[in-house]
Amino acid sequence: MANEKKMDRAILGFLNHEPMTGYDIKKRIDTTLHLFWGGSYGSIYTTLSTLENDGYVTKKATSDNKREKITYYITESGRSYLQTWLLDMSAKDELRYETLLKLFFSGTLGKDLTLKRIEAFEMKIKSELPMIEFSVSQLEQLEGNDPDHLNFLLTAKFGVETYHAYLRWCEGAKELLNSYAD
Amino acid sequence: MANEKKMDRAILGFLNHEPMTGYDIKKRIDTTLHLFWGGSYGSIYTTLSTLENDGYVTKKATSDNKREKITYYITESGRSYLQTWLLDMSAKDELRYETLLKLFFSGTLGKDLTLKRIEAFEMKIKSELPMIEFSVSQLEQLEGNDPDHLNFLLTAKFGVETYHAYLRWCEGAKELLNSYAD
DNA sequence: TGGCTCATGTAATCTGTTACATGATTCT
DNA sequence: AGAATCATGTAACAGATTACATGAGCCA
Repeated sequence: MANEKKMDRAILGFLNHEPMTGYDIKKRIDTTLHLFWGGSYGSIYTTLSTLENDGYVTKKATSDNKREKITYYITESGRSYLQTWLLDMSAKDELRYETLLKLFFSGTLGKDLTLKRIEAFEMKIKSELPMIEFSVSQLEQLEGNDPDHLNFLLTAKFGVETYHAYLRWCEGAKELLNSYAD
Repeated sequence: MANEKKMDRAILGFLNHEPMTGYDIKKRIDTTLHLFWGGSYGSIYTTLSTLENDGYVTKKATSDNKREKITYYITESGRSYLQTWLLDMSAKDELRYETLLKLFFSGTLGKDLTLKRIEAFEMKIKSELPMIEFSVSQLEQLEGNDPDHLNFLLTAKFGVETYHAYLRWCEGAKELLNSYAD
């Protein structure tokens, strides 16, 4: 019970790799985890404070040239906390697809609306797919010096595989809808 | 701003179809939406109270034989609130895959652990897939009297498509891992 | 000079979970 | 008789978002 939040682990996961500022962490989450994770500044900065109080990170004010920054470093205690979580095989995957929820309840509103929604979803997926495919190709070119690259690649491939599945579903869904006479 | 929660819409979506009790709604969510939505009793009963205060639902104590029940009915106002949401094409899909998050950060812990995690995920998916495939086949047999059936079928097919993608990814991931020498 | 991004943080509030509490009925 | 399920609800708290607040540096 109690500690079910995982923002702290996500942050420690990044800090385990290299020291970062809160701002960096936010950007990194948005670029590398956005397919399956999210986090706002509000949660990141407050979580960093908590982690510091718990002794899992330490901070240093680093004035990079002229700009003031606060860089966070993981401690040994933080590493072992992270590792305990990583060694635990259980995982709770939570999905909240508002798209699917609306689709589920839209039957009585007609096929046109359903079609429109599927097309909107399809467009969003198609617009995001190239970026994910690009990061896969980038990661494939890096030869595995860094033991993390392989795992980054695996998660990126997960994105590609699921996005392709979404598009196949869109195709099938449109066909099915069109096969019904109005 | 403010009203971003969607539990209320999910509930109204069901009540739009037929009057139900809170307990019924919980079960219905667990069986029909569990692939892309969730909700606890705590959220359902409190949301029902809020919906009643807002005039979107009314309740009646119906003593079904001997058991006391409270059945909720959607109002006209509730229908129009639901419809406004359904007609809005925007949708926020939020995913929190703890599996992927752990995978992403586990690179330094070795391939064995990564393999174990993928296998655990694969087993979970394989155990759930038959149920989804069964509901697709059930829905395909119902000829479209009810205009909702088609949309139920589409969401169920979404589940099948994504689950198959997960399994393909598992296969590819295992191969990739094994292709690397320890 | 004005707008954008960098950078950090807080307060209010929302949304939902978990655990608890209660008690009846049905099944075995 | 005992266990499981039906059925409703509340209180405490967890976890995160949004909006606000502030200010500096960079680019055009």
